[in-house]
Amino acid sequence: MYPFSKIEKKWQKRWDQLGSNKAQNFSKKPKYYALVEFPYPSGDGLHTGHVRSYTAMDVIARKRRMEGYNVLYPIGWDAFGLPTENYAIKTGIHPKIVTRKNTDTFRRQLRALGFSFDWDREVNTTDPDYYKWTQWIFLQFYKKGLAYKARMPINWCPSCKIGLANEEVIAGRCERCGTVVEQKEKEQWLLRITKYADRLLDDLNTVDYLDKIKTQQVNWIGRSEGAEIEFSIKGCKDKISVFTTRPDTLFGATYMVLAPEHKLVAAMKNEISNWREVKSYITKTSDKSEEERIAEGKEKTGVELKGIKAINPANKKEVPVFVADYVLVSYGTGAIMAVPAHDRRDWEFAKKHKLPAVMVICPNYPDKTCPVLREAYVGDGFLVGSGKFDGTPSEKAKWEVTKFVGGRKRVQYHLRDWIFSRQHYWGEPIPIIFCAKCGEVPVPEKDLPVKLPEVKKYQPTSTGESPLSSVKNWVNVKCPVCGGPAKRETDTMPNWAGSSWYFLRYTDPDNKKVLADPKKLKYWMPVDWYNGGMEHTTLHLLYSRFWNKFLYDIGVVPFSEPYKKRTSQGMVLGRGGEKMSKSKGNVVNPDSVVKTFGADTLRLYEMFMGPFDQAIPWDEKGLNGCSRFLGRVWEMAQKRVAKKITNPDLERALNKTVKKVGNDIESMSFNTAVSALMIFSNDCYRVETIPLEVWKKFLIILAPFAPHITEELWERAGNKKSINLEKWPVYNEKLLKEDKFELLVQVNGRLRAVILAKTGINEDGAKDLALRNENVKTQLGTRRVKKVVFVPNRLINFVV
RNA sequence: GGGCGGGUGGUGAAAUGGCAAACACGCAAGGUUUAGGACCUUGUGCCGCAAGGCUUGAGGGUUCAAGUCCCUCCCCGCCCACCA
Repeated sequence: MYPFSKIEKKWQKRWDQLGSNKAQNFSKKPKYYALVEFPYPSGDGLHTGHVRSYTAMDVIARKRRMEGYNVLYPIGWDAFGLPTENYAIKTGIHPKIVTRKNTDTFRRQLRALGFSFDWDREVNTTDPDYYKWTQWIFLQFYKKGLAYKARMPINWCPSCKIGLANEEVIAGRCERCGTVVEQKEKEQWLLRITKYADRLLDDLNTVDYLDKIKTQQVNWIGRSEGAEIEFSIKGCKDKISVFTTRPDTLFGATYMVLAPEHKLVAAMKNEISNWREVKSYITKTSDKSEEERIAEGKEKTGVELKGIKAINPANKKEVPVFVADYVLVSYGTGAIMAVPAHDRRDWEFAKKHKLPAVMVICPNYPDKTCPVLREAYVGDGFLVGSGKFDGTPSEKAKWEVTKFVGGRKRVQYHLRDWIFSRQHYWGEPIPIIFCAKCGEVPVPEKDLPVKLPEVKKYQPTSTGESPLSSVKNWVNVKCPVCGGPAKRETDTMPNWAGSSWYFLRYTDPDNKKVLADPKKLKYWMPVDWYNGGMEHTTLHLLYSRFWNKFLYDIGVVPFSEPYKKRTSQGMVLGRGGEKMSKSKGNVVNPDSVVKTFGADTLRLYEMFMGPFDQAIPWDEKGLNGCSRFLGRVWEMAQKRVAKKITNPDLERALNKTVKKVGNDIESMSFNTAVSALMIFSNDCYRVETIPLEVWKKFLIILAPFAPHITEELWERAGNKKSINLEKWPVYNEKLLKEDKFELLVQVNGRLRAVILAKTGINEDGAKDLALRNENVKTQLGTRRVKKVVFVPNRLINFVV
């Protein structure tokens, strides 16, 4: 063991004094903006998952500095949020105080790990100087009509007493507390993210994100092209409008379904002869929790609206109309045309309710016979039973049929507008005032920030009102327009607000006049490399791209896409491969690891433990190996390094290592990079003395992973300047070439001999060499060689 | 049901179509210590005394050569989920 504790403290202090991690605005060096997701400073302290992500980007940031870049690697606190508020409710301590305490802990822990953050650029989303600009951005959304209030059913968590965005509802439960979510009608602020859906989708082509991240965003946005078609109702002037991606199957529509919440259902009350039955079905479904709906699985329930008939506009046939909860009011038009023959869900429902399935798409060419249906046929084919469209390929028929019945093309997204209201204390107040005379009035920009008032109780109310509503002297204000009595909006923003633009603030964290100086934004943006958790792909990542695009549109930021490159780390799991959690008692505290093994060992281990993008269970035994490795490096540096000697073998090995480590860092194959460093140190271990120049380069390429020990050894090797100021070594392609290689000799693809041969040997030479080998001779025997496969500098294979 | 990852030793895992198991953990034996989660050496996929044979979830195929490419299937993880 080496004195890691002393060394790590010494260098952390020294780096602060030197200011070596500070990013320089407008430096002539090329800029590099490396970003990690800023943590939510929870009371539990830093998690090993943070360490994994932050170490990875720290390795990259440190390498970039050595490559001559002016690096911005910032950190801050995403500090608004429920756990802090809940803690405040329980203890009565102000969230502000709790946040300060937690950020202090996080800061101490992050510093102890030697991350090369620029601590001068710390941001905190709960700082009024910061959230002033979060509110300012909201006002810009408002001015452009992209923030609007609507009364709508929202996902309501009865335990947290908060409205949730769709993204925050997981399998019908609250993402945070796991309580079953209810539907509740409420006035809500929404952001019109759907207006940006196409650009959020299309611009994915311009960025370098991992494919799985792109795919997830594409699926989440869920763009689908289809048609909107109207069905008239017999004896009634109302029409039922449906959205379908398969207008080509219109002739096969044998019934219709309305969502239970569809407005027409109640509107047609008087015409529905079995209204009582229908009403009871609707009540039953609205009482049903999402969970129950899922538990019922594929069992599709529904009730026919007796007395109501719709007309299929394609063939003018009368079709029955149902209400069924397998149709969602929130997607498309809230109503569907049902084509049992060509839709699995409709097939099931039809089977249960004994409704006819009429095949209108035949998979075979028009002249062939169609197969008998045993299940819905959802593929393409040719139209049959569709009047004049018979024989038309289904893809082509889509728009022809649409036109024929007077429908129109329509694009539908899975993405919904972003519900932006929360009924909580610990968030940014939404800067809107309601005046009896003037209506909705935005807070004038000069009055920002709208600061959170001091309150005694943080408890949310069961009526769904924010705790802010009880702070009378805060709520009651003069209308900024008419000066008359008015009231503030008491809802706050969701915890995703502050994190939707924080990367912009890092470029200019103290600016009092604008959210960031345009020149600084121009210099630093876009983020060159952003690493974070896969779980933020459809939330934070999409939201922040949306905000950035909006700010680009109003001329505040210079680039439409905020992040050039996005990668993701795998989760660090507990010992058995389970998620780390307090309740399971398998949480690893980085503090204790740093105390026992040192920060460098922890950093190295988190990089070595497995492929970076995969989830890996924690294993403290693995720490031993990394600790041992650094211990050996320490020993060797103290005793075995000498000036003025050379060792060509080691030099060649070093060259190889420089290349491998460099490439592996770029591809985030940190585990194999560390293994290459270990292999080289093993090579060194085998020789008596190690040339100083070779050793120095080794220290440099190890430094991004283990910055403290390498810095100390660097100093002990007689260097006056920090190792951070060294250049990343260049490998010599010539030196990589070896003059000999192991020629593999195969007979019928099976390895029979390994012969040392000269690099560059030709086929004849290799053949000669191989045929002289005894084992090869025996294997070949008297058999005739049919074919020889020769791979230069690798193998020769005799096929007999 | 859909999407995305995976399946290789006792464990974490490596492997541009070209020696499967690098590196590390663990284990075993020996050494050195004996306050050690210390250190060093050697060994370590399976069968076999050996020569040799077998081995990357299962089965087929392409190829001189397959963990890697193609087809059929099974299993596991994560995310989404009645999205018309």
